[in-house]
Amino acid sequence: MKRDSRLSSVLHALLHMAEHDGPMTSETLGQCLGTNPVVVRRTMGLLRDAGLVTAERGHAGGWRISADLATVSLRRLHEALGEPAIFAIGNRNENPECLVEQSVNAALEGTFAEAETLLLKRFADVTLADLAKDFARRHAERRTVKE
Amino acid sequence: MKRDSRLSSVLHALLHMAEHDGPMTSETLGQCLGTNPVVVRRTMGLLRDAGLVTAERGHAGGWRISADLATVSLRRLHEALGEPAIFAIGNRNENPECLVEQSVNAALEGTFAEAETLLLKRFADVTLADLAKDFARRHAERRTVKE
DNA sequence: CTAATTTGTAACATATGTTGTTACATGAAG
DNA sequence: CTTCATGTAACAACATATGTTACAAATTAG
Repeated sequence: MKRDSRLSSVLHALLHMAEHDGPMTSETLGQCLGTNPVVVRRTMGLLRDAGLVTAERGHAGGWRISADLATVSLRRLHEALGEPAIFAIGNRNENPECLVEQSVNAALEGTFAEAETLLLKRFADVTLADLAKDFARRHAERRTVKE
Repeated sequence: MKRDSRLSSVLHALLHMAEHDGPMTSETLGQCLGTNPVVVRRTMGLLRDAGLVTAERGHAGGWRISADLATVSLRRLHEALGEPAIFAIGNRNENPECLVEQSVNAALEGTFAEAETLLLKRFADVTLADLAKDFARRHAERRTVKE
């Protein structure tokens, strides 16, 4: 199963936008991410619908962050992307008549639900501001090593 | 992304085998699971390689559990299946040069690693014996309701 | 010994989902 | 009115899980 990398993508894009003055075009972001501008528009469009970014057309247009970095958590981005499935493992049959299969499903569902709850809780705790800070640290470290 | 349902499948199959005297054929298990006998052989073959079941060919042959139910945890089954990917969400690029992307990856990896650790810990705590017990409870309950 | 049964496995087909690409419409700025 | 940019539909490419067909190998019944 191919993994959904859109959360990773939008985080990468948003941080570049945060470091950049003025709007960034889908073309430029596509180069940052190593993908096609249309893919950028498709994905960023979901963030636009969620009110996290704005898009301007025409000359000097592009994408701009329209929310405070400290208020945009991974959780909120995950929601903006339509809450895609988190797990690559699931039940064979969601509504089985077989009692054996019901026991199996109950055990797996309970376990996965617990892990999902933890994950979403952690997602809620991490914001773009946190990532920007982490990036600044890495940036400073690399300069130190270079000099 | 289509979800891997093999863990669910083998649990279902193993519990039926546990409730059943003598070996069960791939044909019969396929009917229980609603799938093809070849799919059963392919998946059960992994459990055979892990020493959890044995297969006998020819007349009156089939699959038999060769381990104590209390020692077979979901974790062990997950391993027998080759430890397939747990998450349907991942990084776009696993080894980026871009420092921004490194920050993004680090944040996501840390979070997913924590959830994975919890999940595997829970997997280790649940055995086939537990599921068989849960099934027996559901079975008794249903009979009570019927009467 | 032969036929029937059952696993073992390769090869191919189907289904689903993610990502990439092409094409063109729409809107804004110079 | 030309250029630049987003918006979006339609289709292509690719990956992966599951399903199917075909046949070899082993075991047991008769």
